[in-house]
Amino acid sequence: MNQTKRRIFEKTMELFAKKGYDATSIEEITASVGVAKGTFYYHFETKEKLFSFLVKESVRLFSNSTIAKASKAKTLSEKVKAIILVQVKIVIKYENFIRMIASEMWGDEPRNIICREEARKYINTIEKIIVQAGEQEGKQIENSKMLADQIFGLLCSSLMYKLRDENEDKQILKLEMEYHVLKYIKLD
Amino acid sequence: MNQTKRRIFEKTMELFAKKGYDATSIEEITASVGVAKGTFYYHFETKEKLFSFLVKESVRLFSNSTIAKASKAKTLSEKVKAIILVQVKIVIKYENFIRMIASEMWGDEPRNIICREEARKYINTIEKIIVQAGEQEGKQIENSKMLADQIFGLLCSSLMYKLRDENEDKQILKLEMEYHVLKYIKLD
Amino acid sequence: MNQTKRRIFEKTMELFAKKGYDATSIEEITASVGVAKGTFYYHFETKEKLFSFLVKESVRLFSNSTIAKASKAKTLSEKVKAIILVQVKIVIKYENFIRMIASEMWGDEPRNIICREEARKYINTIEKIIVQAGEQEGKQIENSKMLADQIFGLLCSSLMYKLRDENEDKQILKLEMEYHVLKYIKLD
Amino acid sequence: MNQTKRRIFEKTMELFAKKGYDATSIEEITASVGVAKGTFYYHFETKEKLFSFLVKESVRLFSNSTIAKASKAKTLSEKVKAIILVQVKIVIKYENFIRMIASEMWGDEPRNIICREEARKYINTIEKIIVQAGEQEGKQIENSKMLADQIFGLLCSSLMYKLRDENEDKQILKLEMEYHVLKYIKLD
DNA sequence: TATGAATGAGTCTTCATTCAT
DNA sequence: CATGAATGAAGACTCATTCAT
Repeated sequence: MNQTKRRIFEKTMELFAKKGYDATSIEEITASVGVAKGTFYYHFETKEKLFSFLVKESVRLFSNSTIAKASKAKTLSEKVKAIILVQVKIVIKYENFIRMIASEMWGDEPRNIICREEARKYINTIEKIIVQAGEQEGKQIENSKMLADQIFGLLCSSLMYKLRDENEDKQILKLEMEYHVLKYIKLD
Repeated sequence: MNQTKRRIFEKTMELFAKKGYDATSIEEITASVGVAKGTFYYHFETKEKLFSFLVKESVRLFSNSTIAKASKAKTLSEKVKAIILVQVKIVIKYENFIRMIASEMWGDEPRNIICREEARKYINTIEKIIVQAGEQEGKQIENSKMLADQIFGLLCSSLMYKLRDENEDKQILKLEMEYHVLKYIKLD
Repeated sequence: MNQTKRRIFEKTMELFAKKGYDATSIEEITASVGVAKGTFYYHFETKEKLFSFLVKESVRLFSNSTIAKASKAKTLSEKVKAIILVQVKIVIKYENFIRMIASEMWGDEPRNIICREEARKYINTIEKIIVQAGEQEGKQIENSKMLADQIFGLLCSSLMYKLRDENEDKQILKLEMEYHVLKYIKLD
Repeated sequence: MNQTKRRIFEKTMELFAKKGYDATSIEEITASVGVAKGTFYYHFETKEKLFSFLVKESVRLFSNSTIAKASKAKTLSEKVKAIILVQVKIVIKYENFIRMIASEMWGDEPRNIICREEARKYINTIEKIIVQAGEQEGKQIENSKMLADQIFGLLCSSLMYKLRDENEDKQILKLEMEYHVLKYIKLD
């Protein structure tokens, strides 16, 4: 990826996260990068394809982080805690982008379908980690699906929490979130 | 509200829920109701105002249901359970509409701001119920904010859960959700 | 003309004068009269026809005033002065309506053509008065056309004058206008 | 300004002048230039902004002509005559455009306000020339405001004059106008 | 590799007018 | 007499996309 392409890529990511897919025009992207409109189409096929690519890349990144952290933890219980902490960190770091995925996850456009698929795949990844960890301990996790979905719910409630206290210190926010997560979400 | 207005109103609600705000054009609404485009504007001021009205009315409905159910429960613990069950029912019944609110909650358009405000007001309502119930039992709920936010997270995870098993029997879904809710979300 | 029709008629005149033809909608007219939209069309054929009728009626009124005042004056010189004073008074009293005619005098719509015709007829009337008065004194007015047109120009400059000093006392304005008219516009 | 932009610009000016602002649609402009509708918006922000730009540019042009001609004349009296002659020439050359400004000078839309402001500024410019010329001759012009407004009135009456005799030879018209101007508008 | 002029389908909205009651 | 629901043509404007250079 050359210099220009990379800059368009990053600015697009930033703008999609800040303003959403529809509200971000190619015009605005190229203008704020400082290139001509045609340059966008020289490097990328369509707006929608770039969006999908962006989402896939990001989810792959999130997946990798989650897998890496979980693999370092030893017990089932610690793996779940580790997974939760990664989610909290992702929300803190990629807040706007996560919001945008949440927005674009519904509807019939190709990009909506891709968002749903990627979210599913991501949750399935988490589920698999938990199931495998359980098996290693000789436990069979009955409701692993629900547990994984609930981690997604946690992500949403964190977004909501941040929405209320937008000006609060991020560090405190993080600690509080960890606290409430570990308190309310428990394994058997 | 006359016959035509009601039909436009309901079709709009349906399409907004199914396809989202942006993807639903006035053209499509009126065409599928079988009236002329101008008829929409005879009955409603703008697309955006109708959207906001729709959201406010629905949230008011949800609020009333929640308050009603909670007031019938006696102990703090039962109130929380009741609230949770209402959320589950709302998600089952108004799934698409809730999704749409979740989608439109981000961004800077007037309708986005209204969605945020209504969501906040709704969560605050839930928080108040819990705090007051606690006071009546002489308990002071420390983290009522988090609890309320988490109920919102529950809503999101339910949406996600449904997303996965779209074809499953609703009744089973409901029971399972109740089960996992009552299992994982606990009071002190 | 019954009560309702008369009220629509007058409100239309008022709104046309205040906001112009295009900026005044049937909706606004009927709403501010307090009747249903259909009532307008029960009493009047179209917006454009009512406009034309309004213009014709008003110009007839202005014509009559001018003729009446001029007929009371005896000499040619006094007739001209009288005519000028009537114009000044008309501008003061029907300022907005005159402005609207001036606005609608150009273009190809039927109403534009009628405005031009009426303005022409009005100026011709003034010209005739002057010519006849001249004949009675045995004078032949060479440039009566120009003189008449210039009285129209006076009207415009009065509008312009008022535009600048919109807040000034009307009485002073009137005196000043008379002063400058009698000073600069002179007969042979 | 490239070829296409220039052609749109000129066609717009022509159509605005001939048919007025409201009666000229973007559709008509682009169709008669032979480009797509979007091309208009590629080159110009909005219909209203182009209108305002057109008016400002034109008035600037008129102002410059007036100032240039007046500066060449030496005495107060000759400056006034020169100014009048410039107005006559402007009316002959830009007749339709002047009419359009006169039409759009009333009302509350942004473009109406700009028309008023530009007209005011223009008349003020004329006033200043006269006052300064007076001072150089040691005369204090009492009613310079009126004189300036009256030059505007002259412009209107010229328009009216042309309206009547649309088919007459322009040269004759010009001479007649000069004649009546110099005869009726006099300095102390 | 990059440009930017040009496109045209699509969107919301307005409004004079009609007509059944 | 009066209503008001319904119409549909028309208008301004947006924007992803194409393409010749």
